[in-house]
Amino acid sequence: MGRSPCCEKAHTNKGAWTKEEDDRLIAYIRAHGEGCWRSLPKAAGLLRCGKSCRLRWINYLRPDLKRGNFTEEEDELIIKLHSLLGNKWSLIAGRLPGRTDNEIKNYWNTHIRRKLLNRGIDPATHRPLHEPAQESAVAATTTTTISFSHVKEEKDKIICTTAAVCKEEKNPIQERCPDLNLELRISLPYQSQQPEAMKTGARGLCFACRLGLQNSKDCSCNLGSSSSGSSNSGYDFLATKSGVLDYRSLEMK
DNA sequence: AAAGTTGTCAACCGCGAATCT
DNA sequence: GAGATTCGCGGTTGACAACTT
Repeated sequence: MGRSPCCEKAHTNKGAWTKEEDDRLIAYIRAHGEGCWRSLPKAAGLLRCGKSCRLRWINYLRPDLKRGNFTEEEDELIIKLHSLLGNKWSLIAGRLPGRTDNEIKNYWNTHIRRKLLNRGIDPATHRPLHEPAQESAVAATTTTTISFSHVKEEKDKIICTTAAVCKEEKNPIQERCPDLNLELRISLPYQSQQPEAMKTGARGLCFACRLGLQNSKDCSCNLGSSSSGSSNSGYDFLATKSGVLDYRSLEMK
């Protein structure tokens, strides 16, 4: 059977995009919108494969992209998100408006990895370097870290360990990121009937709130303390306090 | 100034998931 | 339900720039 190639390689350009190609792609997407990447190149008069067009648009041409250096705040957020999600760059990018998965992945590999190493932290595990392996192994088996890179294997674990999750006394991620509330509860799927705070929608919230940092010093709106309805510190990171862990909703596309 | 080394990042590749027929 | 097609993701590569010797 085999997989058909994504495009006819003999008649496609490769390598860096020219200004003209960019202009063609932008003009086409402005006129027709995104989607159907396979047929787009032909329709737009581009000698590129659909994947290449998609990548170019998403990573460089999209009008909502934020160019320029990452801020210290973004750095720390990426580190925290990576400790939670692993190399799920698209999910991480979903929490950083204007940033792309490719950009964050590159930035991680070139800057943040080194930064963590300098701090004596293993960028892969987010644990101190030279920590005894045994300790790490024990921690890995006794905690409830949900690694989305192994979603298939973890699905059962999530279900089987629900009770244990709630009784968990110490969450290692929380120890490493004490300002993150990682309380995990499994509940019925998302229902349209949401608490008042949810009804207000994320659009009205400040950037910090949209990241689940309602009570942080960076919060510029006053919803954090009054709307959570929860007595503890107010984070609803990953919407965990609303009782739902729907990681797919992290994608903001 | 030239050569070698290192860092950066845009782009490609292959795979799995989702969707279509 | 099976196979084909398309999309999206993460890992990797390679060209170029910046820096060092």
